[in-house]
Amino acid sequence: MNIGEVAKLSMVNAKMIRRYEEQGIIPKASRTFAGYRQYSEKDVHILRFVKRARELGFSMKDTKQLLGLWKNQNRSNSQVKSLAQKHKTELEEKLNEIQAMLSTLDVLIKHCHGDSRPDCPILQELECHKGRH
Amino acid sequence: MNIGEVAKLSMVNAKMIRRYEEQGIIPKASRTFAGYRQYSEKDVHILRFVKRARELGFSMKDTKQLLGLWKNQNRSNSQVKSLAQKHKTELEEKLNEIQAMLSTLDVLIKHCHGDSRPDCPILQELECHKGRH
DNA sequence: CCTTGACCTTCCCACCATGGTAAGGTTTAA
DNA sequence: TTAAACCTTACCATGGTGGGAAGGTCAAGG
Repeated sequence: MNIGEVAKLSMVNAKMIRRYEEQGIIPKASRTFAGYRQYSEKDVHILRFVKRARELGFSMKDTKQLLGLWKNQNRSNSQVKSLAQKHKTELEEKLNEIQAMLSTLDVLIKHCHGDSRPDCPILQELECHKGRH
Repeated sequence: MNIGEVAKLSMVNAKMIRRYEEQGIIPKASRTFAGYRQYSEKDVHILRFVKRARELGFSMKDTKQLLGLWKNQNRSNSQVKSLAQKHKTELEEKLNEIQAMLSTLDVLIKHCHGDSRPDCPILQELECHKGRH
């Protein structure tokens, strides 16, 4: 199977497949005499795993680790769980940051009339010279 | 005022100040004979504006626009409002993505015993061969 | 006068993840 | 034989931030 077909089957862009290989996340593909990468069903399986992990927001590094645990039959699932929990914590932090931004933005947008007047509460807040920050 | 002092006063890293200048977000600072950038109180004010906008998650590009509207006395505040609303929408999309990831992660983590057994629901989900995805 | 340390300058490289494009080789089908 | 659809590597871009090297400048103190 060429890279284009495995890309279709796994829904992972060919460019990303090459990059995953480059970064050691997936094993190096064997090559034809002409240099074309060759793949099997197993690789489709691996790439789908990668894709799913990435969709859940795991970093490349974490995904690499998860793959390692996946193929390691001697793993303990506590390792997987702690990786997932660490990631969850990071996501929650991001979530909080965004929520904080949104709540401020909400207030500002509500206070702004949005007409042609030049006085704008949003800019006044950003100006921030009343010691709010 | 040198860049170090304006950095302290505005809480914006000197490195970022140079970058903002490079990208045309803030005006080019005048220089001493030796080439040192010179700043005034006004620049501190501008940089605080930038900092606040960045803290609210506005991109460099948006921040540049906001600065333009800020110093333009002929602005209509509807322009500011629509910029803020566009940003709010983007933040909400990010928020939804993260929430979706978190809810899936939550389920997976709860189902995983986290002991030394090798069978792990998290990996099974990532493996994703049951046609869930 | 000279050194030392704290500043400043530019330049390049790193991260993370992805996408584009250019220049070239290969395979397949018409 | 040629055209298209594929493949290869290599470089550049994004967005935002940080590190560090190599070098110039300035003030204080011996």
